Amino acid sequence: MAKTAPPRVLLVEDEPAQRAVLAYNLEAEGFDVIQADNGEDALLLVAEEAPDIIILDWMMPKLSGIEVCRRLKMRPETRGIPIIMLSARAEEVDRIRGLETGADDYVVKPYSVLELMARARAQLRRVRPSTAGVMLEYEDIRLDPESHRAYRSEKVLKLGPTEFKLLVTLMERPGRVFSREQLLDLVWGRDIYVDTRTVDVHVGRLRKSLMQFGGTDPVRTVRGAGYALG
Amino acid sequence: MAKTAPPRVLLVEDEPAQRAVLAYNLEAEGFDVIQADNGEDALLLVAEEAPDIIILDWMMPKLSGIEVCRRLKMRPETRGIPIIMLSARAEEVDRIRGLETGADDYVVKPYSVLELMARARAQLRRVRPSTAGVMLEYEDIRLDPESHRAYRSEKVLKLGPTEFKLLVTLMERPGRVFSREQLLDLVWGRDIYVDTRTVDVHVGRLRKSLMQFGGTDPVRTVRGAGYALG
DNA sequence: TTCAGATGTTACATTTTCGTCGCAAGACTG
DNA sequence: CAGTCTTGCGACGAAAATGTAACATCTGAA
Repeated sequence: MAKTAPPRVLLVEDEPAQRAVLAYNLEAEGFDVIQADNGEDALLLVAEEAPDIIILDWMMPKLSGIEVCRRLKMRPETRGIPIIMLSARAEEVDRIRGLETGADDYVVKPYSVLELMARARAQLRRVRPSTAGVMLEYEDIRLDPESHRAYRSEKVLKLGPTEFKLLVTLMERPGRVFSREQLLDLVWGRDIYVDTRTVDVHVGRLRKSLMQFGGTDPVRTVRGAGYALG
Repeated sequence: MAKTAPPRVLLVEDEPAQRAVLAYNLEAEGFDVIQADNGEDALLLVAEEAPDIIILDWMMPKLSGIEVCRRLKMRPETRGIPIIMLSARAEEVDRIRGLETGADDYVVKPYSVLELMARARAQLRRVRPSTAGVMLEYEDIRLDPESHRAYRSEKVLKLGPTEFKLLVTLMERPGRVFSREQLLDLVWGRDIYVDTRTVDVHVGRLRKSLMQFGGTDPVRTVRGAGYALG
């Protein structure tokens, strides 16, 4: 399996502070970030840098995000690049949709950065499924998303579907602390309503499953914050 | 595992998304993929890269697939390379055929990816018989896609057509989990509408067929995800 | 140490998912 | 045309997974 270059994201946002925050987080996620603060530059950079995905603010000087999106979706050579639109209010999403700009996803401000990351990854997976085929590893735990199998010290772990997804999420960023809300978002899905305590129970189940052959507990509880691996 | 170098396929398709999907699948199949998004580049790449097989979209900017095909089949040094043409509609196939482009095979969009892979392998076998006799193997199951026969421990298995395709799909990537939707896509074909539960039934039938002489069940059910071999 | 809030654990009712059977419609064969 | 094989799907029991409440335990601050 070939080692793929880090995915390149073009971040188009005119507000410097917001752009900085996003850029920081995207880089932390392992993206190569290219930045632009207006639509014109964005179009140029798409041609020059061939990004894998574009995050595009709606309101911008010179060329609005809508216009940029429409132009990109018109040209065959750029049509395939996923575009996520950022918009200030929920009503605008409907309006943008109505304009048939062809954006692949919409995120409403104020958005959860984590959610935006998740959606970016989702879009990327859609176009570049080559992200699959990697083996997630943390200490003596190995996890193969493709074969849906998890091992600890060469032994196959028996995990329920939710435990598996939970472990995938945690292993994608070992050390990072996920709040219960974030985990509900990432593991259960954005819209479903379940009690946050449910996370505790499943973390418990995951712990038990991870230690079914002995070994130490790799899941760290961060009081008042959430859970993390290691 | 073959000791020969991986076969090189030149994929010529102007639509980036489709090209990405195909490239991914071809790579997963063990091909070395060279990509082009227009006819001119394609001709250059044929000279530079000497691919073993070419998959060529019909409609393309600059130089159409038909034209590329015709030129390649004119030159003696490239005539031997098998060409599979992709065309948007069934009627076009007749038309292309009428143009005597000399393509070796035609696949109509929307095609099943599995079907395209199978045809690519078939063409390849025709030219590079060293690859012939590719026998898919997993544990004591052997499967010859060409003679359409499957064995388990030297005994010939009796399989229905759908069971056979299902087994081919699973055996091409042992261990990988296929969702019901993916299997419908790969085995039944892209556009057909059948219930996903139908997959369950056929997996059941395949299981029974695989164990008609005894032995263990090689098909693994992954709850909430799909099925895999081993 | 004491205590309140946060977290771990268990049990259980409910929901979801799966395996299999049977049947009717369609495809194919001779 | 008759007969066989294949297929899709509804149905139903079994098994797994899930969410939640209740209770036990732990942590950190005063």
